[in-house]
Amino acid sequence: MNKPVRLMVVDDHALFRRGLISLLEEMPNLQVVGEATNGKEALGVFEKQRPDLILLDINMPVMNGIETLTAIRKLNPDQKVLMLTISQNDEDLIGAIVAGANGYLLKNTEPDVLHSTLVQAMAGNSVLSPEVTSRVLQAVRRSQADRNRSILSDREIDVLKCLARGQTTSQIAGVLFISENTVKTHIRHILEKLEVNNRAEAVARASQLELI
Amino acid sequence: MNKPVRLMVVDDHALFRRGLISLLEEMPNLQVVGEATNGKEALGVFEKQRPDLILLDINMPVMNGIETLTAIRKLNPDQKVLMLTISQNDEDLIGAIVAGANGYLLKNTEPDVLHSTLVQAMAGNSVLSPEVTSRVLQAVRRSQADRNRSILSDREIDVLKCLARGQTTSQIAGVLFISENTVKTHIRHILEKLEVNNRAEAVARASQLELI
DNA sequence: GCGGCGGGTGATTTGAAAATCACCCGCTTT
DNA sequence: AAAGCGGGTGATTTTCAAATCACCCGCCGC
Repeated sequence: MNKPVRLMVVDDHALFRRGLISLLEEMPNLQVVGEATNGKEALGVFEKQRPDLILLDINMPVMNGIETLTAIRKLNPDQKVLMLTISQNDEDLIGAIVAGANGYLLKNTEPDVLHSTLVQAMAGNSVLSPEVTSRVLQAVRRSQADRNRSILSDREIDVLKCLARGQTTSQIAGVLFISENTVKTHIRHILEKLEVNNRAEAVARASQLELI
Repeated sequence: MNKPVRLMVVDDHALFRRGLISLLEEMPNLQVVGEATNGKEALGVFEKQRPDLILLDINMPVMNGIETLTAIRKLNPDQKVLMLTISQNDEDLIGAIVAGANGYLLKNTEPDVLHSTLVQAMAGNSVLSPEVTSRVLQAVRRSQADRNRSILSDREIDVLKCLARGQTTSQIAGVLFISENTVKTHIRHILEKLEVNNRAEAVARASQLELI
């Protein structure tokens, strides 16, 4: 028979923390072995109890959850930590992920869902509340868009837009007030950077990358 | 009483597809209204049936899942599409996310979990298989690390590492074979880029960003 | 008062990417 | 045969960030 999962709960709101602990202790295979009201206190309790899994709020006085996570990571890089917060802002979310959180749960999580989520986390998976998953995917999209946008220079984008309108080298030169040879050089660089072989492919590729 | 969710399943493997459909039709509040073996065929079925939710494989002949998703997005930007695949490689995962997938599920998903996941998706949330969540978080970390790494030049990092060792401007100049004034200029730029006011803050910030 | 230190302003040089242009060739159409 | 077009090679200039350095000032300790 497996030993129960040893949990630690860190939250500055006493009613929430105590209520959560009460719920957790009613759940099968879970045992709350420690609690703390802020990050500083959490580090002490952590050193003493060495729990299997930590539920960690973000907005706390003295030392916030992300700073606490960073400190815990230094003490034990493999420690499982799930953020449990009301915050859905990107700075907190990305900050927690980058700091190495194994999960990010919102406080609107239903108790039975929390239980299965803890089981998932103990099984080695990262876990997110549904709304958080959506935000993370948005962040991935933005990041990729930024990266794509830096492939071509502004001038190259200008030329590409003209190509997309079906304009010839000569017409593009007229539109942009540069010589045909300059347009051709820009096109050459565009083909190189997008790793394509001709103008049509370049336009398709740029469209795919949402550059035009 | 709510109408059942109208699903469409796209997968080139007949046994998997038919088996999945059989499972789905036994689940409450779900109705499979269409199926296809590749992306091209899927577009035709999609136009005809206009399902509420599409389960879409990635590796398919004729037109892969990501290309199909992109085409479907053009037809209906709000269409809910979940990838259902065995692929865990980052290119497929990021490609699907960027193309606008509402979720990315692996074929090792248990049927009951699949059902609740479909309910989540219909409720407006993005959904990921547990293993995929971990990969996405890793991708976010890498992306952020890349972004951080580009803040400072190599030389500035050299100077910062010396600062972290507690070296003075004069000592750093000796170590790097440059003049004190050059060191000071690098430090000025470091303070500007990290948006801090002095060396100690710079070292703390850089450590936080994992630049040193 | 001087030396050592950090913080500040300003300047010059360097290197690489961006932006520019000339010229050549093959293919297609007129 | 000539014109128009796309694709190719090569060159020069411009721009900007990186890297370099000089000089000044205030504070602190000796």
